Amino acid sequence: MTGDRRPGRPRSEATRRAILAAAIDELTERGYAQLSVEGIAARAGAGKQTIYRWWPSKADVVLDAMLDEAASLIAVPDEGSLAADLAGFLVDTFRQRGQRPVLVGLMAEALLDPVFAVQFRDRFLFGRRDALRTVLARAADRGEIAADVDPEMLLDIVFGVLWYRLLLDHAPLDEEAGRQLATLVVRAAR
Amino acid sequence: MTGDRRPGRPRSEATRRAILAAAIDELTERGYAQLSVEGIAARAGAGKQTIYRWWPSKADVVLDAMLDEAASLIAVPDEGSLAADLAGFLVDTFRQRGQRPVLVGLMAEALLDPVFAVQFRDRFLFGRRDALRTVLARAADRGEIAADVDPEMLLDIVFGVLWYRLLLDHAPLDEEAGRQLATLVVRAAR
Amino acid sequence: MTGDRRPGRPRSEATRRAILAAAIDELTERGYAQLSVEGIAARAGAGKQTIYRWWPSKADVVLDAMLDEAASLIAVPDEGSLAADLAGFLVDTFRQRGQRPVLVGLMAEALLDPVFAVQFRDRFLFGRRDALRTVLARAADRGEIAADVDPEMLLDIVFGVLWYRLLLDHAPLDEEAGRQLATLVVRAAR
Amino acid sequence: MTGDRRPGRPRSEATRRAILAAAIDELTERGYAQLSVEGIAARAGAGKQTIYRWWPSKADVVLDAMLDEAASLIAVPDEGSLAADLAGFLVDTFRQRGQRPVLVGLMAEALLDPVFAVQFRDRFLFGRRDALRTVLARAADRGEIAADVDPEMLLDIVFGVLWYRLLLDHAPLDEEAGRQLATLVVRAAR
DNA sequence: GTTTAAGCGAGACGGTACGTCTCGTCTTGAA
DNA sequence: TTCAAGACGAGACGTACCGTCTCGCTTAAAC
Repeated sequence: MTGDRRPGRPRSEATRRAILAAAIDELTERGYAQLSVEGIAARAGAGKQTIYRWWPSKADVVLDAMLDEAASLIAVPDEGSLAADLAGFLVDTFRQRGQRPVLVGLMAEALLDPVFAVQFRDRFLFGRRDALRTVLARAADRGEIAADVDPEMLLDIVFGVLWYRLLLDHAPLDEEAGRQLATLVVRAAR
Repeated sequence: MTGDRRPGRPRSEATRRAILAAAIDELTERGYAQLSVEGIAARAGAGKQTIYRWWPSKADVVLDAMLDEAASLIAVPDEGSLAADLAGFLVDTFRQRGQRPVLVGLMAEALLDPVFAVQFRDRFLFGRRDALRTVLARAADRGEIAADVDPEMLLDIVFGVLWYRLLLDHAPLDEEAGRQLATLVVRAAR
Repeated sequence: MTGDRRPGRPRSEATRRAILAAAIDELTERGYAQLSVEGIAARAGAGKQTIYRWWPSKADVVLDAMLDEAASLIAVPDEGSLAADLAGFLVDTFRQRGQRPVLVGLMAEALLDPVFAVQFRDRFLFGRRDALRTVLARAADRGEIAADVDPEMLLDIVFGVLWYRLLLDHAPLDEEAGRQLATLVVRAAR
Repeated sequence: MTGDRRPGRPRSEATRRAILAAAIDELTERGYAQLSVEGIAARAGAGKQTIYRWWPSKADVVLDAMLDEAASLIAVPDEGSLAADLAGFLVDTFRQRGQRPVLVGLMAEALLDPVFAVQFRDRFLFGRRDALRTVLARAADRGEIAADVDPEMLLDIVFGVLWYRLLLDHAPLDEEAGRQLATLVVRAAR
């Protein structure tokens, strides 16, 4: 029942991949601020129009590239206690190296472009958030979260600290920090 | 011994103020993404060179304009308990209306320009952070913070949630949120 | 038994006509400078490739459209005297209204594209030229043209003035002008 | 007495010359159809905006370059007879070598862009036309032109043949052609 | 009172990248 | 084999700003 073929030449999967790869390469080599649609197209051996045909801005290209790469990295730990699950989630998240420039660049773009901000939030940020919300829901079932505590605020604490350190780069985002934050959140939840 | 007047025409205070005012006006009218040195200069009736002579980038102009306006707003509450002080600080902070676009723009710039990031952090962010650190120090003296709790992590929780909500705009930054966060932080600190 | 049928789908006459009609329509509506193969194809409901398969450039399409329309308009007057024949030819030629934009556009293309220039000259310009050459030959037989006069130069005078006024649009191309020019050419020929 | 200095940095004469020279060079090397503002700017070592600041289109650049070069080439011969003056004018005009591509390109542009057409006609074509009109006026004073002959039509004959041969390139534009045309025009004028 | 040394407005300059446009080619499935 | 549809690489278009560079003119202290 997949006969909904559109007429005309179909989109080139090879070109799509070349563009996403070029975006990542340019980004890691020259940084987000120096990223340009022109540069991505040139490196990908593609025309600029081919990029504009499928993505509204360079940020959307980068976001797609990110999601393409890290498709299934959002693991939902389930080790029986909030403390263990949280520590696992944070340590796991912090372990991803080299992503800081990309994440920071995407956030900058989201701050400057409200249209992209929606994409960024819904397709990227809320994916991770949903994973952690599941963890909290299980903890609530186990009675580890007091009734008067809004789980959304707990989520904001976890991701707030994470992004705050990521953006400001004033304090480490390592396993030790992960464990420390997990401990505090468990206490705050009661 | 302030007689070390330099030769030549002195800097025009009127122009300085006109530029800062024009920056704020342009920003509120057209948003940070649409802000340009050219536009600020035109609105201020100033030459571009006059801006570049005194500020390295448009972000520095905006930062100066911010600091000029909100010079003395960082109050350090002292009401005898961490809960009261925290709630006071947060409610006071959240009360500032209309600042979101400016703050978001400055953060975006800081993420894209490492040189400006230092300015932003040291002259703006750390000012607020120091105020809250004082509050926490007093609470520690009163024994409201457990010995194994790193106050810096508590600071990151408070400012993390604050900035996370400010940047994502997915949840309110109102008095209720301030009280809720204060309660959780007090519990986390023990 | 003209069995020289080629295999495959035969060329669509309907499409051919639709393309020529679309070219004329686009041209009169938006002018030659705004003419594009893309636009012609879209208006004709044809694919771009169908145009490129049969015509090397948009100018060739327009030239074909012109020749298709004005197939048999080149009358060769024969009234017994050079003066009468010339006046007849010119008045007849000048009577064609609304052709200026098309002719001017074709000439512009010919000036920019040497390959098309050959088509334009041989298939269009020289057709008219041959007609007038016949008139002159008859006049020469009647002794109306001096032996030392090169008929080709007389042709260039007639078509030169015609095109010069057509292109520059600085003086009228009407019946009065036709008669005036005819008189001068007759005198020049002796 | 000419103290009407405008404020701001004055226009760079060196850059102006570099752009005009680059235009001529590009044109002779690659032809009018391949001429691009981008190419002129690159060869001149100038920014594109600098070109667009002073000329509305590439054709205006080329026209300026032409006029700059051939500033004073329009000689008005005066040898005592229409035949001699005309022959002189034509032979002189035809002698200019290598100008054909430039002239043809400018004419093509004029045909496609009505705004430029006015510039081309008034600043270039009518200059030459005025020169020849002077010649004809003197001939009329000497009685070499019949009263019923419109001198403007004689002008159109001369320039018509000239441009017709220039554009079509089907017959030579040499001294012999010049003399031949002069003879015919003299006879036509009576 | 002149000289010297900036600061100032204006605006031209060489650049970079933008997002759009059209070119001529290529690649589908249907006719 | 042609056709409509439409994606593709290429590259010029004209615009917006960037940060720098002259200009002539103030403005004030130093001489």
